[in-house]
Amino acid sequence: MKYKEAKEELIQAWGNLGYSWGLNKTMAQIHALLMISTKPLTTEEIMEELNISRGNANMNVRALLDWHIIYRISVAGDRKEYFKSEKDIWTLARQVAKERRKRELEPILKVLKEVNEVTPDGTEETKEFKKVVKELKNFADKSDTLLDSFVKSEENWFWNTVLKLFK
Amino acid sequence: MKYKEAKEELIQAWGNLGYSWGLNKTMAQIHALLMISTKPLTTEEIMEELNISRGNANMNVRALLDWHIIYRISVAGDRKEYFKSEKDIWTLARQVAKERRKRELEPILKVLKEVNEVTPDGTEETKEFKKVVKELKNFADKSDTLLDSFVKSEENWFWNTVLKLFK
DNA sequence: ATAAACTTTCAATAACTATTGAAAGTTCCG
DNA sequence: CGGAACTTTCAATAGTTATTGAAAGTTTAT
Repeated sequence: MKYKEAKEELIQAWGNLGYSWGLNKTMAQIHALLMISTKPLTTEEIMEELNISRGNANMNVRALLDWHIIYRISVAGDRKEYFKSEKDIWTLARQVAKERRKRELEPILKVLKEVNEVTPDGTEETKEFKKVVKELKNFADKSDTLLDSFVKSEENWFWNTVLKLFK
Repeated sequence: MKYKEAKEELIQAWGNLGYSWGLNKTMAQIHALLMISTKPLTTEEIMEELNISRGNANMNVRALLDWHIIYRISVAGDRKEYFKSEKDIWTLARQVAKERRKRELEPILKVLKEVNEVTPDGTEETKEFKKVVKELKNFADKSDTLLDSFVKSEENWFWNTVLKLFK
C-alpha cells in the first residue's frame, strides 16, 4: 500500500472515530493530520492537505486548542503560527475523557440532583420515578468516580492494574 | 418540584446523555419515557407524551429494539404492541457498549490493520506513520479487550473490583 | 373475502450543523 | 505612521440529519 493512500485512509477513519468521541469530523481529521506529521504545520498547510477553507481550518484548530489536544508553536524568526498534536495517545484519551466529563456527565448529575426533589404524592408514578432517579444517580456517580480516576491516572499504572483484571 | 416538571426535565437530560452515548435525541427520550413508566406503552402513547409523529415514533422504537434496549410486549386480547424498557441501567450500559464496539471500534481496527501494510520507503514520513499506527493499534486493542470484558461482566463483580482500584 | 385495527414506509420538508471566503481585525517592523 | 503578513469573524450557503403525515402494507376477526 502506498503512503499517500494509507495516510488518507487513516485520516478518514480517525475522523469517524473522533466523531464518536464527541469531536467533529474536521476537528478529528486535523488532529489525525498533525498526529502523523513529522513537523508542526501552519493553517495554510492544513487547509491544503485537507482541502478546506481558511475559516474552517481556523475554527477547528481553535476548537482543538480548546480541548487541549493540540498545541501552538512559534518558530523564531517566523510570524506564522505552527500547530502540533499531542502525540501520546494516552494523554489524548485522558484529555478527551476530562472534557467529556465536564460537558456531559456534570450536566446530567446536576439534573438528577434536581429532579430527585420531586414531591412524592403517594402515586405509583412518583414512586417509580424516585426509584429510577436513584439508580441513575448511583450509576452516574460511579461513572464519575471512575472517569475522574482515569483522568488522573498514569498510563502504566492504569493498564497494568486494569488489564490484569480483565484478562 | 412537581412530578410533571421533573419528568420532563429528566427526559430532556436523558435525551442529551443518550445522544453522547451514540443514540439520537428522540431515541433516548423514548427510552427515558419507558424507563420511568410504570407500565409498557403503545406507540400511540409515546407519540402523545413526547409530541412526535407516528413515523418518528415508529422508527425510533425500531432503532431501540435493534439496539436491544427496549422490548416488545404483547397483551392477551389486545392487538396493539406495547413496549417496555430494559430497566436495569447496568444491562443497558453493557448493551450500549456492545453496540458501539461493533459500530465504532471494529471499523477502526480494520483500517489500522490495513494501513499498517504501507510500504516503508525509508522516508521520515513513513517511519513516523508506522510508529503512530502501531501506537494506535496498541491502544485500540487494549480498549477492545477492556470493552469486551465489560460487556461480558456482571454488575457487582465489575464495580467491586474496579471501584476498589479507583478509590 | 372484507374491513377494521394496527404498523411500516418514504417523499417532502423542516431543523440543524458545517463550510466557505471575503472583509475586518491584529501584530509586527521599517 | 503605513502596510505587509498573518489571524479571526461572520453572514451566506451548502450539506446533513431528523421529522412529518399520508399512503401503502399487514394482521386479525368474523
